Amino acid sequence: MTRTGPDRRPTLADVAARAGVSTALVSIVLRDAPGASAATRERVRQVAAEIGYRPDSRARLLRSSRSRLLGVVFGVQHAFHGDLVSGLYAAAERVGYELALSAVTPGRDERRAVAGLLQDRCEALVLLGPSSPTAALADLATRLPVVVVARPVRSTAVDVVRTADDEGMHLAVEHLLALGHRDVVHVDGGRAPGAAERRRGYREAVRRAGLPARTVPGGLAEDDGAAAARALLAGPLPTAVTVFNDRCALGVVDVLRRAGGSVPGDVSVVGYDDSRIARLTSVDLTSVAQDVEQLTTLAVTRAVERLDGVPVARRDLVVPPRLVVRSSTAPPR
Amino acid sequence: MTRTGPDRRPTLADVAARAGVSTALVSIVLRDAPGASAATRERVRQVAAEIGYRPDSRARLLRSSRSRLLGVVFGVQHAFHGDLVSGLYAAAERVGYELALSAVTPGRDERRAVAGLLQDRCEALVLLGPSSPTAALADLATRLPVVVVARPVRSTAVDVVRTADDEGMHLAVEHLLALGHRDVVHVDGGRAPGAAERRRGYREAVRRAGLPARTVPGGLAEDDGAAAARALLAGPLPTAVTVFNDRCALGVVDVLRRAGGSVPGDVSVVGYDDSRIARLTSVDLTSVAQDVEQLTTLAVTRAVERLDGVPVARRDLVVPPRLVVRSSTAPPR
DNA sequence: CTCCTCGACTAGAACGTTCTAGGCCGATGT
DNA sequence: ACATCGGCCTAGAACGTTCTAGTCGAGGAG
Repeated sequence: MTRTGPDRRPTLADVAARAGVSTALVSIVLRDAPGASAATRERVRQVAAEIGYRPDSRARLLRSSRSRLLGVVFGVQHAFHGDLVSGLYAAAERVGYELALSAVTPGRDERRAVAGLLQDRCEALVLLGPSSPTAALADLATRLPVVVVARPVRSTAVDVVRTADDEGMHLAVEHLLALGHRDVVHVDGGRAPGAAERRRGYREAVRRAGLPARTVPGGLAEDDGAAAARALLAGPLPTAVTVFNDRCALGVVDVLRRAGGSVPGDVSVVGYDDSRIARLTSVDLTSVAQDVEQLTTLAVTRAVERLDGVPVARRDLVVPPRLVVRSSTAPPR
Repeated sequence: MTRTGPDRRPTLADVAARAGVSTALVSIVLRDAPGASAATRERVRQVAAEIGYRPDSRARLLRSSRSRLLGVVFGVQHAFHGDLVSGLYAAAERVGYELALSAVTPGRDERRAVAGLLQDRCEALVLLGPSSPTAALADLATRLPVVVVARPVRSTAVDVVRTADDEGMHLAVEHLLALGHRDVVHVDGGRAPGAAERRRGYREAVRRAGLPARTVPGGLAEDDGAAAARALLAGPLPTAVTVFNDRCALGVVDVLRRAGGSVPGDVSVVGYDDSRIARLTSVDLTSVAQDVEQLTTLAVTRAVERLDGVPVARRDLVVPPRLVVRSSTAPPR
């Protein structure tokens, strides 16, 4: 028995009945598939709009083997993930895919986030800065294509799209060296995704210049930076600092200034991510920008290539970063 | 013809065949529904685990009229929305619902975000600080239950869960008055959701004390606050400022300090939202905290009540805020 | 011994789509 | 005149679940 309440959501059958055609034909029209006359198309569209028909994506996906759905796992805390999600939406739309979002929160770990997406019949997964161990990622990749963004993975089981973080730090350090700095310290990101790569880049660039490398433990939030700055203030101050990311850098700048120091007068500071905060005129942080547009486009493209069975050579796609110079860096005095 | 590739996702039928029972029985067991013997339950579960069966939520939802899915629209930019999403996940889980997220980004407006969720067969919608006009919200509410969070809506068509923002500003202003301030200015949030309410609360509290109200245009990001601070610096400085939110307040503090002013020495500053940034020790912003736990619990509860047809009296649920005093406020000197 | 009841189980329809396999009809080629 | 074709359309079977309406057999009451 068909329920027939006035609140029932209209279906293909409703449109078909009202337009005097078969459901199959309605389906054809609404999918823009070939096989219907212009006149019929017009009429069916008219009727569909009239009764406010909306396709039921569940039913659609159930029937067609392809779901054209990409699962995305992101951290609700990270501002940068927000930028990536924006880019992913755009990139997915360009190739005719939809996105299913699943957030990692303090009370919902990565496993749960992934499990949710798997039930939703996503065809592939895009993980933003995942913290799962490599083995878990590899295992997941046996089920469906997995693209990891913004974290290097030492495994050929998954695809990776990331910024050349080492190169980013090279740019930062070289910029400081060119300004005349000889004492550059790195505030690192601890175990955060990408931290190791940035630390390495810093060390390479500094050693290449024949200078000693010095690292202070930091983290990804403002207070990590604040703590690092206090540690720096305890000893002889360097003339310049490179920091794991912008939020952490903000903490560094803040503590230095409150301690009476001037940025960039006494200490130059370089951040990472070129976030909105960095662009804020009153902080105006020199920062390494990641190419969000390119990262997200590559991530989606790669996922789709896998789904289409296109043979791909490199699993590790690396995007060059760009240094954005603002006023938190200056020659030492 | 049944596809039988080794990569095919196992279905109920596969489990059933392997366990030598019908699909209906497998369904019963896996749903923990009554109607199966203990022995059979054991065996079916065993087999399901063996072949790695995962229920296909699409098919499940298609069949059962209830989807137990709540749609959530959030702004990928707003840190506070992240906190709300975390709370919503927890609250939804407690009552046995799932969440479908849809983000509003610079390239994807609220209409699109909502449209996406409607296709996914969500039973109800939770909108975080929506910017759609009231009429559009009311229209949407004719299709399914809609709960608006963190924005007052002058319409009885939708349910609203929000913080008593006027009361929040009362707390802020009263705190400043108690410290001895007599010249308090408000940096507002322009057209942002909740801004009008906060502005009103500020005016009420100040006038109640017999003082003149003065408002400076602000916004929701750091640079809006920076601009507002520069405007303030152009005239005679107040001894205290209440600001629309923490990010904006940060911009205010930053510009004031860079202009040689002291916070709270010359100017006391109160923010709103008690975000992580406010808690950062080196900024240490006095701020009005919204009760995220309660907001999200109420939002989910209300949505579920609507779905269950429970008659509800008030459509407007208001949660009291809490003032968190830190070191950005002090007596005037 | 028959009738009932009850628990365990199953067949098959439904959910709203898409897809495959055709049917019908007028035009075209021979 | 007859096969053939191509454009438009439809019937009906999927897809993987849940739900309804049973069937079957064992055990208890009469």
